[in-house]
Amino acid sequence: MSQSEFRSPKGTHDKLPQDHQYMTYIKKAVRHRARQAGFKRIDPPMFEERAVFERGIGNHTDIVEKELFSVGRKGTEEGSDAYALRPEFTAGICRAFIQHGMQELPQPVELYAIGSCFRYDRPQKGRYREFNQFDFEVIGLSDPSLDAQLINVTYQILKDLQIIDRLTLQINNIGTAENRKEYVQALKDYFIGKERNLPELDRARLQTNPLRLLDSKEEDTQILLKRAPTLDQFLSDESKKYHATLLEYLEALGIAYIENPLLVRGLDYYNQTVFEYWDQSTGAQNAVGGGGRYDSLIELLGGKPTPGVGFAGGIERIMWHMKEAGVAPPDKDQVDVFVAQLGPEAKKKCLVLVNELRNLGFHTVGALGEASLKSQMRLADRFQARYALLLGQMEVKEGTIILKDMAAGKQKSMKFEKALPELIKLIGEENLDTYAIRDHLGEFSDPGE
RNA sequence: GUGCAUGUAGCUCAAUUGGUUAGAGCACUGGCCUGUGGAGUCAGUGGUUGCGGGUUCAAGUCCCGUCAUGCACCCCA
Repeated sequence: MSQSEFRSPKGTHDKLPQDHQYMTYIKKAVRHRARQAGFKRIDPPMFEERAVFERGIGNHTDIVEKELFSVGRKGTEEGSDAYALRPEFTAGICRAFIQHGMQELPQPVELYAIGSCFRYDRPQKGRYREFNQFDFEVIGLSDPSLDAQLINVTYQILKDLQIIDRLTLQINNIGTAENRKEYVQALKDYFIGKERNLPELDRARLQTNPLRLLDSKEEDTQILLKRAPTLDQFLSDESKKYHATLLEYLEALGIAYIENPLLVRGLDYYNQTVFEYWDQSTGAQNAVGGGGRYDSLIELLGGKPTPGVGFAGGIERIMWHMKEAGVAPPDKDQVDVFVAQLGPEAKKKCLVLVNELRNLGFHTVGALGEASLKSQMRLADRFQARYALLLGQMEVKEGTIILKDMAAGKQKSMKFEKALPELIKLIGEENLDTYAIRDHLGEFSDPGE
């Protein structure tokens, strides 16, 4: 282990170059599918007034009670815990929806976000204090077809990333807040006199978070639950119909799902549809993403009653699955040309050459130090450069340059001016990396990512 | 917040159960090869054994504390 004085704080990670290959690949898939479906990007601030989360997520959830990172400034009016780092996107996006009068836009409003979220928590596998999410929200209308479309977008993304086979889509309908209130009461009534048979942990849970009993890992609890009332007994006909219609739509879209009557969500604002993508082998602990409908949230935050449905995916968890599945994102940092030089004249000429190469869109690395040609070539090898250009005193004198194909190990000498056109031919114009600038043919190229 | 496990070189790991100066592979730098990478070979750089205390003639090894990391619980993406 490194003995440096400082290290990244608990639960945070440096996103190293090799991680960014995955990150950019995932973000690209998200953006691509989002644009196809008409979603617009929004970036709410990384911190909000505490109350946005407290009211939105629910005061007595763990996320708000103990996982919120406070920010602020001691001694000022706001105080040191006036704000909190966002633990998720939904509450902030809904706040923005209200603040910017988005109910005036054509409904539903489709928004997506990508970025870090923060929860003060003991880190473990797939759970970090700073983590990245992508998030979709469809606000303004309530209809099973919108739920189905949202699920479809997320489904396509996970398919693009080649990990959908490792996951199962779990889906349930948890009715309205009133339905759940009645149900929770019934559940509590059922357990009266049975507390003694409940494990200690679940006895506490019965008081604080009764719905969580449903997915308890305790065997004794699960046995007791077999005769307990179930949530769907308390759903209105309307909810049942909504759910049935959604399932029909999913089938029409060819999306495989598993109905899971025990699926509940931790956040208070959900109603009706809830869904999660679970790891096929390990189950809920490693949920890659989840979402659901939140028809009362906007009103809770002070807006006009406006329904919504959303999804959040955990990028680190997706990354983990991709690595497990052996999905390798393309390396966009590939070095096309390595420029080696010997002697002061050559060095000067190479400095200009490197600049030209880069402007043309070649990924170019130049060894402009004083190192021997040998060590320069070793560098070219380490960079896995496809081609190397060699310019020494002799070449400068003759007006030539050596072009070497690194993989083939073959090289040829040519007129200095011939080198660029030759390289363009070898790499292929379409592979040159230019960004919305006039390229050498005077045409606009696609910025890509 | 609770429990269990683990901390030795940049990385992966050794060190005969407490015994000389803590080793190896990979990586890095250089030589063999005066202007040409990958393979081979030889050499070199790199350590307060996480930190602090204790037991002992003697601690990388045992004990206590602390910090960090990993995993599980709680909870969640």
